[in-house]
Amino acid sequence: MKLKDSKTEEVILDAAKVVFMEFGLYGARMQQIADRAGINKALLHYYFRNKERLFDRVFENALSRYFQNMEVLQDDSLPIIDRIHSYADRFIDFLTEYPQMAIFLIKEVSLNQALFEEKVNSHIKENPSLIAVINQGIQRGEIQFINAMLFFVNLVSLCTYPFVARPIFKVVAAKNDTMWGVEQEIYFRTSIHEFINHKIKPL
Amino acid sequence: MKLKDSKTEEVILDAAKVVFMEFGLYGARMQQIADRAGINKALLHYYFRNKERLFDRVFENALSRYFQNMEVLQDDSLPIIDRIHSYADRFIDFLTEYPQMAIFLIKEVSLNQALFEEKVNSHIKENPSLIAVINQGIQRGEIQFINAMLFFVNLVSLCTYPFVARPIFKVVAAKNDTMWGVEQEIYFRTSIHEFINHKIKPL
DNA sequence: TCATGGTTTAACCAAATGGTTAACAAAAGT
DNA sequence: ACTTTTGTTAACCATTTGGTTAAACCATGA
Repeated sequence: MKLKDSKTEEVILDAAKVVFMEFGLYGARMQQIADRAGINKALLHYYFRNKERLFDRVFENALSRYFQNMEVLQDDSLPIIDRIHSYADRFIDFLTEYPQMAIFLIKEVSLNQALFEEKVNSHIKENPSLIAVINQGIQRGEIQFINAMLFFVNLVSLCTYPFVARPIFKVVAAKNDTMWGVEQEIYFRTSIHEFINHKIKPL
Repeated sequence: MKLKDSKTEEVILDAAKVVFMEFGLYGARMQQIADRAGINKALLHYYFRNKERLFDRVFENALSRYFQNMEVLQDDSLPIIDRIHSYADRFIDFLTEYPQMAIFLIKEVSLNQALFEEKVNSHIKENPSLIAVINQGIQRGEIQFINAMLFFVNLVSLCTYPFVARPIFKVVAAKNDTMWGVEQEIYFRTSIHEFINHKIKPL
């Protein structure tokens, strides 16, 4: 009795990802997901029981991808400064590929904090946080003394918010006869690496 | 036939603000708003016809408050550098008072971009954008040559994202035995002023 | 006092929506 | 071949939800 290893589940998850990302847990409609997956609505329930469970899977996947970016912080073959630069780059790559991810996570976390807290714990246990790595770097003298939490918040803000608020920035840019998009990406990245160096390079 | 100048409208708007901010246009329930306002559901429709119109009022108010922070940029009695510092401070004050505002605006903008674009136009016409002011400062030699749009994006990111992602940062901070909240606020502000100086002060 | 018109409510309605059921189709096992 | 399990669907159900209606309430002015 071999499981069919069905691709339907994949198809559903893909469709659900798109719809949940755009409309969130409340805004998304099961019918909409079924339509996008090209299947009957009842099949959604066959595979995932109910909306919340389906959402849970999508959310868990997203969170997984999110934390995957932190792996590079563990790479002991690199100096800590390089790891941080690399982390920022991966983060930006990730958000470039999934621009709606950040706002999706934030929306859902703000609506259901308890769920997130529980889920994030397991991920954090597996991955050392940037904060721990920074403090380690300070102790080793590889980077100058800074408030690690604050640096972390600043860095993540610089990387993430442009994607979160892209719809707003696009309008503002247009009003100022400027562009905001791929054209600017290289400058955007550079500005973040500059920020890192400015903040953490030993004097 | 004097209009009662009813406070009911105010009460409804206050309740709607809270509920819409938390749950968004789709997630909010009219019943929930009515309950919070302590009135019958039908009264909502009596005053605001339907959900969208009510939401529209709340959204417009929020946008208004948001753009109000830009007024200081017009203050010709101040050097441009000071105006930018002041702008950042006002922005942070504003978000401290209404922490959910940023995510609310982003959520709704990303869901209904057309509406936002139309609405934002009128506001932008009345207020000079930070970008225009920066370029003016460059021309006058008050600040060094920079990419104004990029600086704007970076600055707004630094100010806003910590509020947007507060639920996430709180969890991360806790896991690292650090605090993230009012205790850190003064350092947070300082880091942003530092960023401004680092980026725009003439060499 | 009572007529008028704005304000408020309880009861109701139609549509949307998450979820279920029962039947059918397709594989897999024997 | 045929039985059992898995996959899929159309039709249906119960609840939720935005919105309506008709009646009641209440202040005000004649």
